[in-house]
Amino acid sequence: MKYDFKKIEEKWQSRWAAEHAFEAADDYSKPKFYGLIEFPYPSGEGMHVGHIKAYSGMEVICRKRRMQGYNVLFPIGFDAFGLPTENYAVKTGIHPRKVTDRNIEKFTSQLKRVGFSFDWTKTVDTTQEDYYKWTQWIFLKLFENGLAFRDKALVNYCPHCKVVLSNEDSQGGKCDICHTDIIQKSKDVWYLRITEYADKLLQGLDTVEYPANIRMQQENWIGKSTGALVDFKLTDTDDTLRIYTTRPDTLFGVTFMVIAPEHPVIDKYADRITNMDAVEGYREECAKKTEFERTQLVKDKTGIKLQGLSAINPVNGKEIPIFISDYVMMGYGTGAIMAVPAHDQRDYDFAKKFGIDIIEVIKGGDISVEAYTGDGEMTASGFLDGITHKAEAIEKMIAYLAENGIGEKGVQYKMKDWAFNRQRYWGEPIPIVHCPKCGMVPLPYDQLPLKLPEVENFEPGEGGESPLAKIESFVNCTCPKCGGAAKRETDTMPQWAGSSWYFLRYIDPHNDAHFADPEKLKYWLPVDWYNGGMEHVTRHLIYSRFWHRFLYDIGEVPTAEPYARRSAQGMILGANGVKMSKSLGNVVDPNDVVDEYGADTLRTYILFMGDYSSSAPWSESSIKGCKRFLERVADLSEMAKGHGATPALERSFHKTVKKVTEDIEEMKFNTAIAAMMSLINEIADVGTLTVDELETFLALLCPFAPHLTEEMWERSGHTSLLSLSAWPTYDEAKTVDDTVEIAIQICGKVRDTASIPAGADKDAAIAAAKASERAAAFIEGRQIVKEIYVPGKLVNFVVK
RNA sequence: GCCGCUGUGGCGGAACUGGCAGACGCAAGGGACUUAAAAUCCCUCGGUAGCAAUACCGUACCGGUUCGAUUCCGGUCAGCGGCACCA
Repeated sequence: MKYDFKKIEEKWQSRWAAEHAFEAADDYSKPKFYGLIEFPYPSGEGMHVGHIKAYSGMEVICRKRRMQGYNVLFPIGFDAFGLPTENYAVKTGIHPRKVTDRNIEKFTSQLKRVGFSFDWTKTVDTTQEDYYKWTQWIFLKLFENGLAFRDKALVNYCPHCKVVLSNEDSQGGKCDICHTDIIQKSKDVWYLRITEYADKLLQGLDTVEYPANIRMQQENWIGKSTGALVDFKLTDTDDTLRIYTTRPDTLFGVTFMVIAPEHPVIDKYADRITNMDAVEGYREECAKKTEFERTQLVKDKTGIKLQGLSAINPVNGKEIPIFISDYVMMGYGTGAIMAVPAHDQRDYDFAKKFGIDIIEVIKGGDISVEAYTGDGEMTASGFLDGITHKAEAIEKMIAYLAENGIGEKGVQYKMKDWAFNRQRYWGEPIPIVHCPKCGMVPLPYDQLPLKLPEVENFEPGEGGESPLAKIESFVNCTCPKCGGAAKRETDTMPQWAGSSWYFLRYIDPHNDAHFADPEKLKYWLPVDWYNGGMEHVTRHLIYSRFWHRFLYDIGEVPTAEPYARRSAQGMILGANGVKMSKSLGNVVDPNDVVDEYGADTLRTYILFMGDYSSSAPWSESSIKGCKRFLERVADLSEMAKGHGATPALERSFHKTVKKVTEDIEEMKFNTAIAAMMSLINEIADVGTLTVDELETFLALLCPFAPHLTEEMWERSGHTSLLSLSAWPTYDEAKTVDDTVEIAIQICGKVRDTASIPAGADKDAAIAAAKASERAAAFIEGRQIVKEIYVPGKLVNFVVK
């Protein structure tokens, strides 16, 4: 058959659409499969082949599931709120709505040309009113449950984007969008109390199937540590200073305390601190530094002693000095630490610089040189003396603290609450009204959606206020509670809001009464398999698990975890081995590839390139190999004469069906394709195959190259779609050969091979091996001291 | 600094649970067809020696366990990723 991919691809894409081939049915009698891919942000550049790779894996899995009889939901949508579109609007003056619609159209046409089996009737766009109505609805639920709150605090701020960023959006001290160094700024900010869910998010990981590296990254990000909270009495006051430590066992070694420069106790006792001028000077110095700078000065410890304020070590009554230093962060623990210079390197460095005592309480190191952080026998520690196990000492100390009311067991997380508002236009308005009498009042649910007003100018204000603040008709409103004059919240939600629940809306995207019908949620949830990028592991994947868990806790969704299984694809690098980017000019547009080689070749090549979860460079010449493969597949039509197939070829078919069936489940698409290539080579050698064999081959290849295989299926006499026919099965017994070739080894080195019956016993195998002349030459003159037989693999003679 | 992962031909990559390293594809070289080129088909293709049969070496490096190690263990080097003055 001549392989005219242009004609074939257009033909089948319209057939699939006309027959609604890939639309999920609400047929609860069938087993379901919900396959999800991370929906794209519709940027102006359009898609590149990396997007195609991200979707192709789940595409193959979903196509296979459909053929295996599952009711499959495989949706697509657009995560369209966000800064790039808004920045483009600021630059060009074109409304973000227009830009978004244009980009979505472009993305849609690109996706359709590749022939993905998405259910296009379920598409969502996070910027549509009937979508963000429900994003706002969830926000109100969070607010109602005390998980959304406003606080004045030091936050990450990007001076370039003029926007507050969450911790997740400023990883590495840089703005996630423009990579400018972020600064700390005191601002009134909306937070989502994700820290309250830290433990649930951690424990939930035990109930889902995530790759080890994703799990580890989430665990690191949540950053749970256990230890103790201890109260140190402030000298000559009734007040205490609370610290957090993971090493309560070293309490007897505490020789000073350090508090963060922002710690409130400083202002509280300002009148007692005799060197307040110097203290203020130091605080100002710290405030000027960016978070980045503050974490750079790792070695050089700075700080200043608080004169006139000291504390008492609660376990031995000793009076100890208090310092302020920026190596203690207000944002972690209590913003105050007990310093044990003998057993903590940072405290050690600080003590050396300021001439503070260093007391050893654990034997085993040399504290004249450096802090000792290893294990050892406790000493100079009162009731802990002699204990050699750290865990035991910690346990005893915590019991002592609790008994005497000076402390307790404590747990800390590195994860911080989610800074949730953005001073931008192109996002979901936060449905809250500020009333001078009633305070913060949520908009009643029946007033949702709170629509984004039209504005002339998308530029954020110099003072860092949202463009919405300038729209008086939007800002001025009446209080839903008392009816008095009030003002609306003018900040919008971050880009991550809409994507935190989109997989729920896919299930029932046109529902006006609810974000999705509970019956449908019950059938479709959880998402069975979610594929996406590693870059979202500590952002979207955490956020959406949080929202979902919250919705579960208030009875809105039937499962605690949204995704039963997660996988991640590797990047496609440019041909030069570096990340594809517009500025480097190494971006590959899928449309160009489809034009030149066809969608089937593009799909096959992307999955054949290498290990799905690893990065691999694009290769213009390698893609030709896949084109050749499909051309050889097209030739099979003429070869299928209905007779002449050999038993060996029949076995190869069973083996290949098994291999492809299993490999797809493990996302080993490259070896699945390699197995089909091998089979094609073998068929070409044999020169003929049966019609049944041809059709088996077409079914196996269908998820990868659906257009070509549909065409050949039709030419083989079928009127129904191959995409909806049955996945091939195999006979396990026919996947093994009658005879096997075993290796004959002498002392572990292969010297010859022999063919023996598959079920041969040890004696028969050894006899066959001994018959080998080549092997005999190596045994000659020596004695066989051991004979090893690994069934079906080898015989090994150990000679002396 | 802590945690995790990776290291295999010229290239992308295979190799079940410790059992014939290099499947499959690309590139390259040789040949056929062609006036020629493209396309297609056939052969070769880790290194060294050899006309060859074949032998020796070879999965980052050093060592160990084992009849046998790409695979397991210890150490070293290199690269990638996550966390990070986190108490």
